[in-house]
Amino acid sequence: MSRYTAAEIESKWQQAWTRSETFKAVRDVSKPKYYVLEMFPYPSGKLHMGHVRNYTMGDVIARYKMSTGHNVLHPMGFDAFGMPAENAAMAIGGHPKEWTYSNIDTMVEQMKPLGLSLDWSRMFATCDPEYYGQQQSLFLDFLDEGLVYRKNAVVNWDPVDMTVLANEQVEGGRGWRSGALVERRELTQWFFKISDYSEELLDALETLDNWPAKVRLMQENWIGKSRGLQFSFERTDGADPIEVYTTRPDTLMGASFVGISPDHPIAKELEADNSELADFLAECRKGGTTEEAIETAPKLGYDTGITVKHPLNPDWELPVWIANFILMDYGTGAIFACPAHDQRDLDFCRKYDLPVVDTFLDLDAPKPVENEAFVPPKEQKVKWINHFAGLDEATGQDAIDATIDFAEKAGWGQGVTKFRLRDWGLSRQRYWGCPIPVVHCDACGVVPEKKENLPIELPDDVTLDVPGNPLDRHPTWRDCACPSCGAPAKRETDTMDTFVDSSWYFARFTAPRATTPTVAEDAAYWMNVDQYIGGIEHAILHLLYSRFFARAMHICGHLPETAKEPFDALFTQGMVTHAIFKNAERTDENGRAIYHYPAEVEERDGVTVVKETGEKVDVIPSAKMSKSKNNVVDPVDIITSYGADTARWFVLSDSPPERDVEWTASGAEAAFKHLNRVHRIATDVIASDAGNPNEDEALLREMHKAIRDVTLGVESFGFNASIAKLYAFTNALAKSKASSAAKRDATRVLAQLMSPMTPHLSEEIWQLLGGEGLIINAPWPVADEAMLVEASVTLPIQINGKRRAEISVPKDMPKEEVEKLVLAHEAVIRTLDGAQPKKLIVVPGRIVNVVI
RNA sequence: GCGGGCGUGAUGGAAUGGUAGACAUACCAGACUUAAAAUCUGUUGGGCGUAUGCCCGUGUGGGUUCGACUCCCACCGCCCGCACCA
Repeated sequence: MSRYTAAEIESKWQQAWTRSETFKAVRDVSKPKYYVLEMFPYPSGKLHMGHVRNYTMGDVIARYKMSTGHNVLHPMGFDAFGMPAENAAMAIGGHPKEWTYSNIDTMVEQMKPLGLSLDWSRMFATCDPEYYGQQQSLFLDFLDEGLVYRKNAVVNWDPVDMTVLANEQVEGGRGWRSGALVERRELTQWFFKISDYSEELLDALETLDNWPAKVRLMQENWIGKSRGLQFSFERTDGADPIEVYTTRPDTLMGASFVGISPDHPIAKELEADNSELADFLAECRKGGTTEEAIETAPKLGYDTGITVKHPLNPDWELPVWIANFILMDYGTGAIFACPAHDQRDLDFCRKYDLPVVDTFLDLDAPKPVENEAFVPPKEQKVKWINHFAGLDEATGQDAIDATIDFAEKAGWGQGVTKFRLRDWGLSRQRYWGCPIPVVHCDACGVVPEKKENLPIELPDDVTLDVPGNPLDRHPTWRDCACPSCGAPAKRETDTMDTFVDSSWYFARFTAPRATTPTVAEDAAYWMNVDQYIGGIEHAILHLLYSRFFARAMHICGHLPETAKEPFDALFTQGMVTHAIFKNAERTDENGRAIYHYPAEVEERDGVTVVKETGEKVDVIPSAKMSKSKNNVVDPVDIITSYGADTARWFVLSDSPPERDVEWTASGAEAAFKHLNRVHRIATDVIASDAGNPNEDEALLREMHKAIRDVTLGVESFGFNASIAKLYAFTNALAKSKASSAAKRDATRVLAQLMSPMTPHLSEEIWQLLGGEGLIINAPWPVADEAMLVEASVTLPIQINGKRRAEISVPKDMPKEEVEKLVLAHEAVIRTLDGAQPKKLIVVPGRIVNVVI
């Protein structure tokens, strides 16, 4: 009897697949195509368990689809531009390019032993000039179509390092290297006109039936369609009126003040000759640019001294305040505040002693607002106070509609639909990204580069030892001829947001070596991505940008109309986590917690301790794997000790795919034991003689149930359920007394059902048991409906909703007869004690409930 | 702050509104073994009871229903995103 030697088996079958080019995707109109894609990785240099889980899921789908007669495209690439490469160059020297490509080599070497069904011939990295050159070409096409433009936008500015900071580089409002307080600063930058597509991107969400509802909801909220009232407050000093936008015009009678953003033109105008105000605005401009930083900053206000007239009552004057929580990007950058029905406004008014006026009260508990704003759902009916349009009891929504209507008729306001979605700023003041292919010419202004000059390649001779963009300080790279007039000119040194790179890579995979961004026949054949798999952290930005890009590429003729929604189905998988072992008895010399590696601790009498010292350890379960917490499990180690099939089996087995899975040594061990067991069963089947000649119908039934349930699990991302079923089937097979021929057939089916998860072991068993060709090319088993039908069912009998007994009845026994049987049941008679049941509920084939 | 999600035995988790705890881990017991490992078999939500059995139990509190892990409301805790991280 041979033992299960994963390393041998896995390399043998990987070679077999490579030899026969099993996973090479070739256009073939005679077969239905299937495009499965996992979000491509950033080349950090180390494959982690999250990658293994992500790619294994995709691989299960890809292999299953191959077995069901599909022509599968399953590619892999690298999202290779970005800050970590620059950070590494700064920290350890070297060049981002070398760092990145060497990491890619390492990761490919780590990925290959997983036995993924990838078409490696299509691989590319976004930092390949062949890729980003095509991206520059797309940018120029977008420019032609008016999909890109320039405007001013705010960035994080480090006043000490004199450089732009990413949000990630701002820690607690300070620059991560200099420690200086971060300021907000305006720069001229490039923008994609994604906001023009707000309505379309919103409406099309409804067509994405195979996307998680939560992702669609998050995108819907992000796009943020709202209907509100736009109108102006006349200034008492006769200057230009202040235009505001509000989604709650119904609360106009509760207005307390008019608020404008610190970036509002009026604020900037007043700043010029008011040093106190200038100081206040400088204070407001401190801190990061994230919405979170702005929303959670302490509320600050400044009374401008300007007053405005209430539109419904010219005698009612409202003060104009500058408030730091008002965003210039949304609406008109000016609001009116209604503190009674908005907590933020209320806090502000209490702080600055501004009036609070109720406009409506709770029907059930009418009491004036004190320190908690009354903010009922818009659908809730409320009691109105002195409403100008005569409302008494009405919902907020009715009042909003009535107010808009009223304002439009009276002519002082207009109902307006607005979106929260802002245009996508793509300029980055960094080296390791795709250069924006434009030239700045003194005579011609901003001029697009000629397509024949693409790719505009990044220079290799740069240094990153000082802050700032090395392209700016390069001695010659900026110098070029103006594409328009030919005079000496300067290249743009900003590069593109890495989100641009990942917004069309899925389309590039359909023709990765083409000299145009895409090729019509390939795009038409392979698009759309039938199944896209990735982390929930990409629910909004990456997916929304990709949806926009697909539309923009369609406009420029690079994608067919049908690819405007590029991802037919989306699945968001959970993380792989691992316990953290934190020393409970001491910290390091700097007072920081000490984290122990899993190998350093053990359990003694139910307490986890450090092996060497016996110190107690706090176990924090299920935490994100992190280098600093010493809880990272390296897939390479697992593959070395157990094999890829074990790693694959485990990451699929213990949790539903959308949820986090905790990596445990015992779980990995269990997976390994199971694969050993299956291998043993297969070798035993061959070794045994004819054995018991009896057929085992129970085993056959179990097999057909397994076929049905495993298939269902694979098709619906219930991989954990598929695996549970495979355990059950394996148990049945191990216990079966069937003939060896019958067991051989069942074992072959077991190998097939396991093959998407454990492809190497399955190929091996298939070969051992005399299967023809490769298991990957064998058709997927089909369940025999006749074997799935049970003749009788067990009906639980509930009394008042609690299970008390059960009866076994023929599957299609009429209700009346079931009722008779139930009433005659000993437990029911005992409980009824002569009384009549109030009600008898029989759900055929399901349950019986006796209500007494 | 805003938006989204999650919460079930010792542990990971299963359960179209219909027997809560499938499957696995861990633990315990047994078989095999000189012994251990491996393997195989069995037990295991908590409590009461000799027992037929009874009571409690899906984060907390309410509600809808013949029946709620599942639907509704409120609360608590944890996680993800917030536009320059990828």
